[in-house]
Amino acid sequence: MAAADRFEEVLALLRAHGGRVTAPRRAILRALIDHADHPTAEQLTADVQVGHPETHESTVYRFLDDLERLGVIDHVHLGHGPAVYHFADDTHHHLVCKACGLVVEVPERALEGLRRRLRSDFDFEMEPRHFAVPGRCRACAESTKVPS
Amino acid sequence: MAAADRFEEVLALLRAHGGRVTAPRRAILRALIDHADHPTAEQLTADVQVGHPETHESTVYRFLDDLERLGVIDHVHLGHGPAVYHFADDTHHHLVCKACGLVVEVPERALEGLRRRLRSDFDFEMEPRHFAVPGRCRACAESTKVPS
DNA sequence: GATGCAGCTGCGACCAGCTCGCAGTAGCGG
DNA sequence: CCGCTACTGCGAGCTGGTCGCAGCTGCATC
Repeated sequence: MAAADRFEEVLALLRAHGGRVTAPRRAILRALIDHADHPTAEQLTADVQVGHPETHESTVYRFLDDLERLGVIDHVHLGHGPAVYHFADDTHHHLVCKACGLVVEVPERALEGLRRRLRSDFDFEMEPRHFAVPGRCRACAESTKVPS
Repeated sequence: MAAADRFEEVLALLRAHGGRVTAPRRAILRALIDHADHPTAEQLTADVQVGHPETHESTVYRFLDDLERLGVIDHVHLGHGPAVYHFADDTHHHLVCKACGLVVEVPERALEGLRRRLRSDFDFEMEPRHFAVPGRCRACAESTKVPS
């Protein structure tokens, strides 16, 4: 989706739900769209504050919550630090190396088999979002044999 | 493994690594073993304080860290709240319902296919521990159609 | 069974990552 | 261009966990 389209689309959705389009919200949404990778709330706040220094972190958190409730974005916990945010239709998954922090993106279909199994055997609808798989990348797995 | 065996075994391992066996540590380990389900640090502290009211939460956290470094236990984040602890050889996985909080335990082999795939296609060694899969149990999935 | 010295402990202060209540500001439907 | 109400900046507060310190104690040694 083109960035400009997404920008207008989200604002329209926001208005359709009785929300208001304000300067801070435009800036936060812009920052979200401009971020290629997975930004934290703190990074987004910093980005927004470049142009709008008075923007408060709580405003960012509140708007991110709103967007999440609207189904526009999701947050993911990649490890022990802050959550990262990404658009909800960005359905890939994340493998996070516990040793070096490397994040590998995995397309959704890699988990199709697991999804089917959990549904049929455990009556459980796995949600593709909000999901990070910890482990070790090859380099780290080889350098730290059976850590513990 | 019999509870008494595990108790002595862990204490022996602790001593073998230069650690000391103290009254608080015995009590915390006992609480861990006695807990059938997945206790949080707070629950363990409360349990220990029944018999040893002076035990401080930081003592519990520090000992849990030590046990984790020794490979005896692991902690898992089941959701947004506190972490839960369990013995490292307890290799099942957890499905957590985002709506009602239900935790379903899944044997390790259910994820074998995924593990192989991540290893072969992504050079990534998934770690069976520290792993919770969010989603919805059948009841909640039916009552909340396409939430977002 | 006394001694010494790590390693452990209670304690309180501190930290990160959020969340909330408040009073003032400002979209936007009319 | 009015007024209702959503949103905002601000600072305090909350949860879950960490840290530095000074004193205590397990336990190896004698």
